[in-house]
Amino acid sequence: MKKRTTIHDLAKQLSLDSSTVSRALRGSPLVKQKTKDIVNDLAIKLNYKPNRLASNLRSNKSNTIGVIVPRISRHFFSSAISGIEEEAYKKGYNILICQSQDKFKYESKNIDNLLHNRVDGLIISLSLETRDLSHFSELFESETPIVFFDRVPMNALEYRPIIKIVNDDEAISYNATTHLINQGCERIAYHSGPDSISIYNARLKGYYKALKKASIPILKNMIFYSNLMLKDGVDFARKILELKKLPDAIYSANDTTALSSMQYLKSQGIRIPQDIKMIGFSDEPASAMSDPTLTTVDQSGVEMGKVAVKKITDLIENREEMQLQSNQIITMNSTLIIRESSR
Amino acid sequence: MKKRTTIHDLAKQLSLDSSTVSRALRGSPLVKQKTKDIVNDLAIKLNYKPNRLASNLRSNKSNTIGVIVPRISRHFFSSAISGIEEEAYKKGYNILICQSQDKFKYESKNIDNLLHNRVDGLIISLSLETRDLSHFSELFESETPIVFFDRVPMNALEYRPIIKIVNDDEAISYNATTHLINQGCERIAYHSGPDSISIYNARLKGYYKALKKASIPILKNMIFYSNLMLKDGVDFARKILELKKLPDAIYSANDTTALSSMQYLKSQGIRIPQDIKMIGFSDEPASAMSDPTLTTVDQSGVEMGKVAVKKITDLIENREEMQLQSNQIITMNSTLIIRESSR
DNA sequence: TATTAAAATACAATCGATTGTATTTTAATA
DNA sequence: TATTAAAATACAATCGATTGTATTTTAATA
Repeated sequence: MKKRTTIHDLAKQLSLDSSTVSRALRGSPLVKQKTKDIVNDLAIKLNYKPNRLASNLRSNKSNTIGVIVPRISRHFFSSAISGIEEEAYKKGYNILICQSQDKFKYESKNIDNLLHNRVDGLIISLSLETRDLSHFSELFESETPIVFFDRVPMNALEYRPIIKIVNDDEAISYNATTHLINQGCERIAYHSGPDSISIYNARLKGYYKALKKASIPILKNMIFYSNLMLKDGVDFARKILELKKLPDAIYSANDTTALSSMQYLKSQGIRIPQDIKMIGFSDEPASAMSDPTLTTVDQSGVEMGKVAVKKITDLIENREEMQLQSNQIITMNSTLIIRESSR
Repeated sequence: MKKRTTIHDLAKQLSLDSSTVSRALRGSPLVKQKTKDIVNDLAIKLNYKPNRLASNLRSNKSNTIGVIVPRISRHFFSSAISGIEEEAYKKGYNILICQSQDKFKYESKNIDNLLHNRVDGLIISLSLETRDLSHFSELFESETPIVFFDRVPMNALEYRPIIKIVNDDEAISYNATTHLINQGCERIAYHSGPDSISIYNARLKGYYKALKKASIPILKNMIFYSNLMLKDGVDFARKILELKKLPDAIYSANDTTALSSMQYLKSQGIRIPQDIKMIGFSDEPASAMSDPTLTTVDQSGVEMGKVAVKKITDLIENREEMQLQSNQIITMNSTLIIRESSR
């Protein structure tokens, strides 16, 4: 590896001290303009690039934001990461991305690893298995700012201020269900994720509320729980077909299962939306490509990612003032995208 | 921020020198077992975590691999990143992920940024706009190992050894086309990406070869070029419908356009696969959900990502020997997934 | 021209770990 | 017990940048 130009090389060539060069490069008012000019000129000439490792060590700032998501390749998360990357790049931060694979164990390890790397802040969406925050204790102690998004802790954390960025899950879920009711549906089956997870809990609540508002009785045998994987959609559809009386609509808490349910139902001769109307959640690319195209909720992961970075950098850069604030919950607006499957 | 335990804290408490503590923690044979034990015990007790910034600075290794992809949220790339993350985590490396947004300008900036951060190696898939490697010159000079994957430079780089990981694009493209021919197709339209990009170039070649092999004349008006965005699929389908004689098959160089073409064709009353058979490329999740389901090529981005990390860490850790080797091209096997759209 | 304040620069310590080498301790041998 | 080699530990420098403070230079004023 070729030796890179350092601040000392510049200093020597210009018969200056490295401290003056350092200040000159960062535009400090303590340095004369003329000196700044000659330093900058030489820096460009010798292609000087500050060594981040060194400056980070000295300033005790890693200039890095840790990001933990369940799975990078899931569309919502890769969109969020995309937004995070864009915004972090703009603000001059690097991001360190880890995936928990929806396992509590990996999530713990990831947190540990990010602590090791002295990240300035953490943006995280919790794993399916996460029910408490015991594995955050060290992170809390180190006072690293944390922003939770999408899958956030269900309870407020009294002992330290925290930022949560969530979707308006309950409200949009209410809208989605109401949309089905407006289409004349009365028997609306619901496929939920684990209700220990904030988002699924909220979506379920919205569903309940809409039924209640419309005075439609809530039938417990129309509500199913799973981890919302592809095959769960098929299982769910099978169970639906075993019901004495078929539902006239199915609402699933994600698109993956909505689509796999749809596919199975179609294979069994059920017509969508004529026999059963369907709604999913998240607006996966596949949902615009299915036949019929799937009504769903656009969550805008990109935007959520950007907001998460804005918040975490606020926390990092104005630590004092921000820390004084109490828990903060930011709610993003999502949109119901009405497509063929519910018309 | 609470002060973290350092190697000096341990040293002081044990009346040892920091150098001995450092060696003890890393299991150096220069330190007595008993000393190692008491050091490790205290390290656990005080929850010591080595400061990576400091050790990286000293050892002049960032322990970080830079990753540049066109877009994080594209399924193939998020899968690749997922594989990269998994393997890098196993090997104790961090990854710094950037997206070029398929722009040459951003790709340059990303390279610059990663250089700043002194990454130990770079894994990259080139942007659509990248036609030469002029923006790599500094990286080459710094002798940072590089692994290209998927979209790789078209020409061998004589002046330095480089690893490329590619799909068997040409071969699988040949197979895909032959599959259509075997299904009785003779007029196979092809929707290509820019042929300045390695993968599209190779896929086109495979298509040509298969036609030649079957003595089917190559009709230039059946071949279209675009950037393969969603709307390009619609444009392509429109042009297809304007042809005096319709093709009996369409082969698209990615799934996104294959699916949007399919959707448009269906909306115009064309039956798939009865009137026109279709094949895409990449096995996006949507392709298993469309109606008909789309025949496509499974590229296994996850596996490619893992291999990329294995290769880059080989380069980083055995720099000398590896540098002696000449250019290396690793070809991954992909699979043709035959679904309804081509039967 | 001498004095003084302000501006510019240099000095020195530091961030936390690592590493070559010097020194001390321990164990082995005469 | 004295000598010597080996083992264990301490010392000191270093990675490259940053920052508080001391020193020098420059400019302003008497």
